[in-house]
Amino acid sequence: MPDRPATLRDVAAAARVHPATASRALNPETRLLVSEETAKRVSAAAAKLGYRPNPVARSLRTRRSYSVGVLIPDLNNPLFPPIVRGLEDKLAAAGYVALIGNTDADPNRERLLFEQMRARHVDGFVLATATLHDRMLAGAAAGDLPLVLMNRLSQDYSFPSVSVDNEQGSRMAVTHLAGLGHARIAHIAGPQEASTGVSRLRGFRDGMTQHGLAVDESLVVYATRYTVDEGTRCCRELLARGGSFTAIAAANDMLAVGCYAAFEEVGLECPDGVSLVGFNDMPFIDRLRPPLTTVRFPHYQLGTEAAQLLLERIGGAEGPVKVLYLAPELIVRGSTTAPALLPAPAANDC
Amino acid sequence: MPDRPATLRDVAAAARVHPATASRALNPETRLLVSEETAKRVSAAAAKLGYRPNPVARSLRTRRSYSVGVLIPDLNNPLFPPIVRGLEDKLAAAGYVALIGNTDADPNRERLLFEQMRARHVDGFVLATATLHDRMLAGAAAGDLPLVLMNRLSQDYSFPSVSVDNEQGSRMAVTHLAGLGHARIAHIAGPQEASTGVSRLRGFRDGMTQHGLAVDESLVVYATRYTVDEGTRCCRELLARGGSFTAIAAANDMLAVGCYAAFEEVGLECPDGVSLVGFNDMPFIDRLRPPLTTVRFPHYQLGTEAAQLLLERIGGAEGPVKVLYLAPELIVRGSTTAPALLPAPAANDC
DNA sequence: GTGCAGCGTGCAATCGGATGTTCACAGAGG
DNA sequence: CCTCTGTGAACATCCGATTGCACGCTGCAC
Repeated sequence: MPDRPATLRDVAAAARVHPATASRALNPETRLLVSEETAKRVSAAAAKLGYRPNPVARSLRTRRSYSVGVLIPDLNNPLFPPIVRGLEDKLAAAGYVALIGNTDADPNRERLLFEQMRARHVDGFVLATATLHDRMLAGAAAGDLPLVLMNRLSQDYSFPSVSVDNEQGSRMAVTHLAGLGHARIAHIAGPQEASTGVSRLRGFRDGMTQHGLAVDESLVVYATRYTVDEGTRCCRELLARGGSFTAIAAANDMLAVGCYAAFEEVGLECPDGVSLVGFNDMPFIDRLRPPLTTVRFPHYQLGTEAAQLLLERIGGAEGPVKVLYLAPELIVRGSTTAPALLPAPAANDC
Repeated sequence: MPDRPATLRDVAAAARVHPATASRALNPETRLLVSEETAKRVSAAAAKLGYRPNPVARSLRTRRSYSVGVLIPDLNNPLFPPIVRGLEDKLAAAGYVALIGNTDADPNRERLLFEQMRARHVDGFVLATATLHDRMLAGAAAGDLPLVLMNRLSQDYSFPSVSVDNEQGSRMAVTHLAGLGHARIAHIAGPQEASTGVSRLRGFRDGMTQHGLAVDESLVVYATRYTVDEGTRCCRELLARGGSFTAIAAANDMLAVGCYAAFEEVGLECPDGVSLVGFNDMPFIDRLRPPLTTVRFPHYQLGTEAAQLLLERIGGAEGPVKVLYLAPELIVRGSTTAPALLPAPAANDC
């Protein structure tokens, strides 16, 4: 109680037992090994002294740090804070803390952070940064460190994962646009190293086919990153190509925000001149000009589910690897409407 | 190299020295105690074995965890991610990691997180959650744990701190509005337990006086939290009070966003019907409808400066407590314009 | 009355690295 | 030739909690 925080020995001394006994009495798992009476005495002493076990000493002995590494591309992307909160809240409830690392989509940085966290003896990892053919995952797969993928999946390795059903979400976006009467729909695809980019593109193609619409390859542009600037660049390119389109399905909301900027540059009105659909329903996207129609999934829950999977793995669960898909939901807002009655004739194509 | 990661003993054995010697050879501070030749041999052995010191064991002995606790109200508030990144980047450069805790503005949660992080033996704290008369800080001030305040200051205790010059920023907002010709300016004040709420209100009053404008107390409403919903509630109240005003200065951007919602409810146009100024220039606020005029400060830098102060403190810097103010900057966007030529006569007041 | 099981507890080793103290040895000076 | 000094490495201990093992005691059975 004075300056030095109480240690287990202090508690043991106060309860007139051996430190080992005190340890067992205070640990729920071993409390059975100690008589009811001594256990109470020890607990009382611990409470009186305000004893807090030293997690560092415990970690040293048990080889468990009760911390996990979380790698995300960038905390500044509004999609991630709610996911991270889900993770942290769930982990905290189990006594774990999360170490957050921002990779900025740089594989070297990712590797570095991974190693640093490993050096800190984290008990597991949650990665939101996986690429389809991830060299880093190759190493991780060999190790016995629990690892869970979130949002993005890997193709080459099988890890427990949580993500939204991207194909389905993308199809829903197309269906919505087709239902409004759009036929010439452009797609700004995400990075094709990421599963989200590939799946959403596949869903896009799939949806078009389902509705008997042709995919004009000149109306598909590929973003190299999920950023506003890339969205602007891709949208500019679409506009420059001159192929007439009445709607854009963007692979995520950041890209869609970039489209708004490109529209503004050329005085194109949304949704009157062009409809736009995003993906993610990230925070504040409903307050843009106009509010963005997009595909929603439960961000917070993505985090909690990922944490859950990781905790199971850390807890020693063997069994088959779980891969969880969350259902997407289309949120219709002001950025989509029926195309103008007379779409400009596609001069280039005939 | 095999399955077990190499320990200091392994390195020592490989270099044919005692573990203690190996320890000194690898530690830059004690390397002088060892002969050049052995030091090299040990380093070589360490490199060959891929030796990584176990930070847990080191922490146990040195009582340094190389981790710091960071308490923020809510990571979902877009203001914080850039600040946190600044913190993390700076801390990482010094070998530290940040443990992030979200208090949700709940003093009990704050205290709990504080205690849990202390139990984990963090080397210091950065708090963005201080209240003016903070009971928790009282305890912390007594302890010898380095602690830095960020964004919000405390009145009763003197801690190293970094914040924006809130009064100045608030005055700048008023000056801008006054310059446009606004005379009846409302203020949505922030929580008065937080220094930001108080300082911005003071800056508001001050600015009004400077421009020879009277502060109508019926045009000042107090938000209990910095949330969109509170902004909407306060704005509704302003509108309901019937006092005519042509502009609102909100104590932060979240409150301002809430105002937009309230305007929409009653069909009030911004900026034509009413001008609006926020505070913080949080990410994406420039893409709202209309883009918000607001007071900017360098978020990322706030984080790095806070980290810097903390690192100095952890490093043992004594000296006087540093209190840093970052300069605010007014960012004029579409939410402010000159008032309508004939403001509605203030029927209620005459 | 001896034997054995079982429960509760104490003992000591351990996790991996840091550090105060001791010790061996080489070189210098008397 | 012997002592003294200083350097560099070894030894031992410590940080605080966990845990395999051993020991003592009680109680029941043979």
